[in-house]
Amino acid sequence: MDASNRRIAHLDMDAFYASVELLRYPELRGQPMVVGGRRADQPGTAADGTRQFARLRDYRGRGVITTSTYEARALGVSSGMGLMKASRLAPDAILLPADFAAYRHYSGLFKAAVMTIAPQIEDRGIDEIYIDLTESPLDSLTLATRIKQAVRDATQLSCSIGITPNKLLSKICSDLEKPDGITILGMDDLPIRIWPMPVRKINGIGPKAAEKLAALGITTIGQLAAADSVFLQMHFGRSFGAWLHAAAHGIDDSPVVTHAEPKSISRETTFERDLHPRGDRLTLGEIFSDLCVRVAADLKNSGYVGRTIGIKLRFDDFQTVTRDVTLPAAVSDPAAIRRAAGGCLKRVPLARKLRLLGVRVSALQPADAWQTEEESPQQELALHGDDPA
DNA sequence: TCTGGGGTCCTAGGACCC
DNA sequence: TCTGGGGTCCTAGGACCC
Repeated sequence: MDASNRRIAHLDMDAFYASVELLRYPELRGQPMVVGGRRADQPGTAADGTRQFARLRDYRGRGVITTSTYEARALGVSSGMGLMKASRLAPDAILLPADFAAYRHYSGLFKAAVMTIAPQIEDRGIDEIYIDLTESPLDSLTLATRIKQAVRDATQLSCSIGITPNKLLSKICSDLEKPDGITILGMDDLPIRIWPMPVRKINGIGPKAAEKLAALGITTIGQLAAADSVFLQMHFGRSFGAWLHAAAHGIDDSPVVTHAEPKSISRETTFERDLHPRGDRLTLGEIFSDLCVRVAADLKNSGYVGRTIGIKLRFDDFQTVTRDVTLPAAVSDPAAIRRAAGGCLKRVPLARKLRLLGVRVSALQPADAWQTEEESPQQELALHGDDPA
């Protein structure tokens, strides 16, 4: 494939969760509002029939912001920020709990709408996609305009689109004119439009890499592009160093992947308060079993079984440990998962209080018509020769 | 005032096999 | 008996993304 001739779009829904909530509560339009926190904070109804919304200032406990309206962002809150911190910045902002079922519904609607115009779509989570437009006869601006209109018709929601020769640049570009924007760039635009930006804008450079680059005097993508590839490989390893250099030069041959099998399915929960391994043993046991039941249900619903069972623990000092075990055959029932996960748990020294517990199943395979031996209880009984049927 | 929940990918060491 | 290279699987941790 000649990568230089591709046309790739990145489409990002604008403040997606918050925008979906505004469809439901239009009276909140124009106000600072954040989505996040726990199950509570559902809007109530006052005696006069007006809806009562929780305010950020009333929030107590753990939790982070998942999305916020642009009005809230103007006050300095951002996604990932702890709600307690956000409540000091924007105490009067409305707080709504996340409703993932609703977001998944609108996610399906906007993806189906895009599909009618450009079918080569790579899923990147609930609110963004890449689209391969290379084969379309239409020009990029026409395509972007039509896709945005289709999304709006299907959802009443706006999105932002970047179109460039690859995913890396398109991802950067979709952010440039947000919200409701279209940005179309070629490789010639790199020095003017991309190089002045901070390295952090590159998808794949996170807080750690950015900090390390800053210590080397590199803060902009242009400075990264000017850095010697061998120098970068010395500091960041062969693979990541070479990638950093290529990325800064806008080079990315990664394809738009239209179908991918899941690699793992997991459930985890952060407790309202830290739990003591012994003092809260019963509570922990219930939570642990419940996680196994939920993972098992997720496996069944998605039609997979898994051979590797793992657990995740986070202590009160935020130190995180994982343990996993690979079984001789894939399983999906809660009892088998609980058994394996319980074995993993025994391998962790429990000296501190816990704040999080998680259960994960990986090494997935489809739970086909051709079931594995252990998958079907009936078959398992038959194998042991004591099937009453 | 600490930091959610669901994922993917990468690295690195050890076991084990050829 | 030692050396060693390559490949795969398993496990643990960490960076990163939405």
